Amino acid sequence: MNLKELARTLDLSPTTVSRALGGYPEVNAETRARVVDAARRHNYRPNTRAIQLATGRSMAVGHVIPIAARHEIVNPIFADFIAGAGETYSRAGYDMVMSVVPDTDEARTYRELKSRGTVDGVIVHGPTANDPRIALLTDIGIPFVVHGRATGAELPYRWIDVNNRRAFQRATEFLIDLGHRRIGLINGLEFMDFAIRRRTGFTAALIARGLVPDPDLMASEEMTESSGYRAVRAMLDLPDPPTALIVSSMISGIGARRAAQDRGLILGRDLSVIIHDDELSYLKNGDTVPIFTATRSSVREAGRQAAEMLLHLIATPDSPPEHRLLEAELIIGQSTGPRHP
Amino acid sequence: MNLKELARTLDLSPTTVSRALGGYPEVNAETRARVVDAARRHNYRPNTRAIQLATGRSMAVGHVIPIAARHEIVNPIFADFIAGAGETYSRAGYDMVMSVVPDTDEARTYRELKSRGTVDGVIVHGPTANDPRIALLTDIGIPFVVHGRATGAELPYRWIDVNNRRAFQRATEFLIDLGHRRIGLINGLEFMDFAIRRRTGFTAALIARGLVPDPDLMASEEMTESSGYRAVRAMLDLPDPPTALIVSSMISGIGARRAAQDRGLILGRDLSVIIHDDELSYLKNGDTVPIFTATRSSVREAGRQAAEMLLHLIATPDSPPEHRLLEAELIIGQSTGPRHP
DNA sequence: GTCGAAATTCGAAACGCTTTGGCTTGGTGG
DNA sequence: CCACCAAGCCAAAGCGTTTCGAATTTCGAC
Repeated sequence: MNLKELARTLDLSPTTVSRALGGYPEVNAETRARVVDAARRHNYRPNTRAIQLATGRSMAVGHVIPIAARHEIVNPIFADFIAGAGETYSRAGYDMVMSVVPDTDEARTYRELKSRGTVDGVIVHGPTANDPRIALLTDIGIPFVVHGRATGAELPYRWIDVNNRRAFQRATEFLIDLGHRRIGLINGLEFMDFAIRRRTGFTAALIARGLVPDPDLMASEEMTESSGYRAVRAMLDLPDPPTALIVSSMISGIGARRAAQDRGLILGRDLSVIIHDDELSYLKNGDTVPIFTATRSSVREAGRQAAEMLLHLIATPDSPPEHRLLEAELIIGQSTGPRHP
Repeated sequence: MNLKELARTLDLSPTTVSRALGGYPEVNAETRARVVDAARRHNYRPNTRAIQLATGRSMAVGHVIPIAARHEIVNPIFADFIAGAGETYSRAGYDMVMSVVPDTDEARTYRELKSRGTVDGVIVHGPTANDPRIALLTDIGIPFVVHGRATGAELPYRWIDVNNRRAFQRATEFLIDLGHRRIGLINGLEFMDFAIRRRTGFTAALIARGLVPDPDLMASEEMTESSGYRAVRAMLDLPDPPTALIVSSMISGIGARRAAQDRGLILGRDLSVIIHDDELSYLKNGDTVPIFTATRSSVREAGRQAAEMLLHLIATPDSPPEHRLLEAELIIGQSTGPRHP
């Protein structure tokens, strides 16, 4: 059932039917009622492609997922972010189109997205320091919102981010207040912007309290269970091992726990651990009482908000660049405690 | 730059240009070379929407992600499956469109996908027993491939699945061979088809070896860390606790490990654990030596193959229903060992 | 040379919608 | 009674492709 057919059954012109459905004023109230009713009865849905062709807008948003050629890792926060963003899109009648591409092809993908008119805007995932995509997308002219920030970016851009620096600074202070002096950082890969900020917060807190950051106590790796395990094991093997750790993700935290266990250490007593908790739906940090003490911020909520920002940007393209900085909570779980004598 | 413009600069008709680019035979080789060259130089990409309108095919595939109203869980295997499928789509020039919808709205979503012409086919995720979507999609007439199977479905349909029954049967036999007699099953929710099959394999193995399945040793819950933890704790508290466990996912397995640790049990010595490992990129079961003994099958590969099957189905709609059953490997890690005396 | 088939190329319709500009109709004010 | 206006409706022109059917050119054969 298409517009023309529907119009014919109503004995109206396609024009009028289109207007009635589109909510335009110049159509008789009674006529509109008839049209709306018929549309519902016949289960009429305008063909998206046709609308897109006619209006030039595609009513779709793109998410480009770069797959690094070297380490083929899909970002674990991805599913939840998408779930959040998807809710917003559905409500607004937008489609979400996903492109999984080798990171070497990313530029070409964005260009195609634009020249083929596939999407009206994109969300940029996992920004690095000086992320080239910001200049690229600005150049191409696709509206975009970044999930995270890109230290060093010259151009203005829209972003939503967690205050990673502050979160890690607070976490570090919290451990210092508990008496810890040897604190390790198990960070993500430090070309990622969020990891840079976390380290900054971490060292800032140490220095502010008169402690000296020790390179041996700072690891920077992929956030997997195994690398968390390895990094922590290595630190525990040091002559002067840490008594507390800040770990960049729930998953590495689990690896850290395994390493501690291997050494017969009990979390919260022999070794304090704070993780960052993205509130992933399938990897909750405990349900009633948190397993780990954590800096917490919902990535799903970030997805929701990022999508809102993008839709708003698409609707009013020359609104001033908007930023949102979400604060993480520090929640106290069972994995931290005062320094063991 | 669109077709018409390109045609004008070449002093050809849009028809000829279209044909030249489309690889149709009835165009002079030299002309074609000119056209192709110009297209590349001007960076011409045909507008997807227009193609779709003209041809009726949308060159897009849909993935509908139901968000259960009750437990808002995004399937953790989702990201990796998508990554696999996405690779296939990219290569074939297909877009992937994702809809995140409350599971109560799923039917409406599929209907819209069809009536608006958004996609040429869909992948069905997470089938349950007697999954209503199979009848629905058959009725609507959208080509689809199911990731998993739906016990009890009347109609023929395409699917790709892991041999869950066999995998769990083998895992159980393996434990029995190690001398275990009290074996627990920490399963996923048993309205999910895969969970049903796993349980079947589990009990079949017990019975075949003359053991009696004990309801107290069979848990069925969401596959989260916390529920794995709770379930295992409960089992360990039994008067006659299990000496071995089969756990439906890496994540619940981690919860199981925590429960064991709480009781001072060492995996592989005091308690044997086998998990099912989907080879999630961000949650690898160890890198060199596996952490857990596991039944292993790559969900990413499943994604790749599911996408292939769907594209094939779209291309030749009345090919006979195809099925693929992937066998899981049993890999031996450090979490299993002979029954402790 | 001429003819006809084969090789190329083109015009125009179609896909399903939006939107511009115009056409009716009925009512209002002078 | 007429000019004018607003309200309501419609015809037709796009949007950027594909594709059918026809037109043109080329070329070998007669």
